[in-house]
Amino acid sequence: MQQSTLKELAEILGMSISTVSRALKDHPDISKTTKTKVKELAVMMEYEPNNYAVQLRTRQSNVLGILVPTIDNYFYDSFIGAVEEEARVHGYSVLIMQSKDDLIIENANINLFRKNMVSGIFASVSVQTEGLANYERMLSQKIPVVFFDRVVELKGCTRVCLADEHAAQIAAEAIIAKKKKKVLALFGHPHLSITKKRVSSLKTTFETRTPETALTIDYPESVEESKRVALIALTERNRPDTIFCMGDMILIGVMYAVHQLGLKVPDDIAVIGISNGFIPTLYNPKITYVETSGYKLGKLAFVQMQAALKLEEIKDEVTLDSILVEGGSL
Amino acid sequence: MQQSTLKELAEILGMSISTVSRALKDHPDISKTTKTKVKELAVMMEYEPNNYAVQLRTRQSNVLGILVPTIDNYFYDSFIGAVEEEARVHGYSVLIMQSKDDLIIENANINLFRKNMVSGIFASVSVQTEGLANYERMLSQKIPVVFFDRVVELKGCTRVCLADEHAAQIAAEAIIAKKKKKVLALFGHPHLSITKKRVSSLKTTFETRTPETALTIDYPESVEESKRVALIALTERNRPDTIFCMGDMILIGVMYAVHQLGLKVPDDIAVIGISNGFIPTLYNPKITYVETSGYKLGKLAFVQMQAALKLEEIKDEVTLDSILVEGGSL
DNA sequence: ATTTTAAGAACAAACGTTTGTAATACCAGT
DNA sequence: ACTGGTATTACAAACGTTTGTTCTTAAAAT
Repeated sequence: MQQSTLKELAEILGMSISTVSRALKDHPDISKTTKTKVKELAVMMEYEPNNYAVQLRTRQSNVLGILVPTIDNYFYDSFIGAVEEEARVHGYSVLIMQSKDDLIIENANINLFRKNMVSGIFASVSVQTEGLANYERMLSQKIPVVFFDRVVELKGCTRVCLADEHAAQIAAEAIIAKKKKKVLALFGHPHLSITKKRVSSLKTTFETRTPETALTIDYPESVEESKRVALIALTERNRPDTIFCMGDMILIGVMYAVHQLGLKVPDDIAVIGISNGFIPTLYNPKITYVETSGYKLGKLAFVQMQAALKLEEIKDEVTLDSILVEGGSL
Repeated sequence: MQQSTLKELAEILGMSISTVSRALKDHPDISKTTKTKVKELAVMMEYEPNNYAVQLRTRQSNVLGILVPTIDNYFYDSFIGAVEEEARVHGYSVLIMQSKDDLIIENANINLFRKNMVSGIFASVSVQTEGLANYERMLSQKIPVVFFDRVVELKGCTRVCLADEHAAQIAAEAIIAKKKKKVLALFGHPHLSITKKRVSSLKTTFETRTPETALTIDYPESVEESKRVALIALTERNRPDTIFCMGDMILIGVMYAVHQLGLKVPDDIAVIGISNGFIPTLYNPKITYVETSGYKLGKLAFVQMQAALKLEEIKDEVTLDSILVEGGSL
């Protein structure tokens, strides 16, 4: 399985194992000549430390865990991509797990993280998360947890999230700028903090700027539900002139409905979303959206993780600003 | 970090470590009464074996590696999802890596797999893969490799792939059935076996069934290139009446072009793809596609992996049939 | 009463590292 | 030549398991 070990190197060189070990890590106790000899042989024999032995000894693994609700989502993909990039550079590997929005699986996966002794985890919590016992357990074992996107308040860990209020506000302002007055706003799971923030921000913006706007809110929890809700709304006599979609899945559902009814965007119905930017471009015209970059969020989260790993003081919450990307749908 | 160890249990129970260890794994040498005592305490103290110690000792990890070109692709996502499901059930974890179609990263990741002593890996090779030295190295260390989708011939490992010829043939037949005569067929990287097979199958089907069909073939390697190629083709005086897209990325590029030119599908231009089924449904009308299920492929691949892990005789190649899913684009 | 057998449990080595401490060697200071 | 110091290197324990071997005990066979 493994090619060579410290012991083998030591035997060949006629030195002790500890000398070889220290030489390889440039320990000051070891003389220059020894170091070069050791290193040369190590390269020649393609020596690679046995991870498991190292981890058994040092009790830390250089593996970071990422827990996402699902992997088939461009936002999470790009988050993962960003973390992976950084991880590679800093000598970490990444263990990816999906919760599938199922509390059982989420907990099982957190335990897997524990068993694999990850050095830290990034988590976007499942919609069902209530008991945070598992996360607290990780913290008590000094494993830092960085929540991202769908965050949860737990002292001792950082929340990295999109500027949720800000994003919703931008969307509302864009809608106002187009003089739309009947808005259907579709959000995700209503008890997530990310949803609450966005809802309240959207509401507030309309109320303060254009109190006459008719705002209807719903919380479809899947593509199908989103389609159903949109179908109903769009076939009413007093149908909305704009639909706001909090995420890609909702947007997709809405567009299924729009296509099915043969409506023209934006003439018959205007659409605006919050998205990472991939899905909205597939439509014609492209959907106008408030950008929320999973990639940037990943980079940000990694910085926080590093701070936590180095036991530096950590921030409670970090947010990432959003911008409006104009398509032709509004 | 860890709550309890064998040693602790042994001390509390006044037994030796080996007895405790054996009791927990139902070794026949241990008496019933001892076993129950041990197991009860183990549950009480939430004993969990230290993975790293186990792996150091037994030299195997119960971790499976999956290497995909990229994670932000619905096909690979569903493949990963399927493998994960099976892995969970069978007590494995999954380590996911992306090659980003970069040979350097691919090799680095394979080495990470090695360092982490995965029990086996699933790999969809990077387009650049030429030197298979790294894979051979894994095999020589008795780590089974199952190639999937973008496979490569290497003796000693199984290839699990879509019925590539069959899929292309189905697409060709669908095009023929609609009496289309000027086909632009867009494929991916030309030197991949998956591409070669599909090209040749498509060609053959047309040649034998409708020799009069004008078939143009190109190999765009990205969304942008695909869009560019489509734009050029669609603005020619003698433009194609049908575009065949080998994958989602190509389809997306083509549709960008179609949208940009304001063409109507399927009246102005017919489109057919090969896809996992997500992207095609986003368009209006939905794109007709030949289904290639990443999910099913994942399940199939896992079965092969299990066989390899149990050192059963392995198959050289396993293929998965495809079906045509009618949208309104042809 | 003595030996054989088997069951049950303990001992101990090993996996490949890391790291605190002890040992060795060499040189300068007296 | 002897002590003290310093630069190297070796020794050894520990991390938590697994597993081959040995030990103990008691019942069965002679």
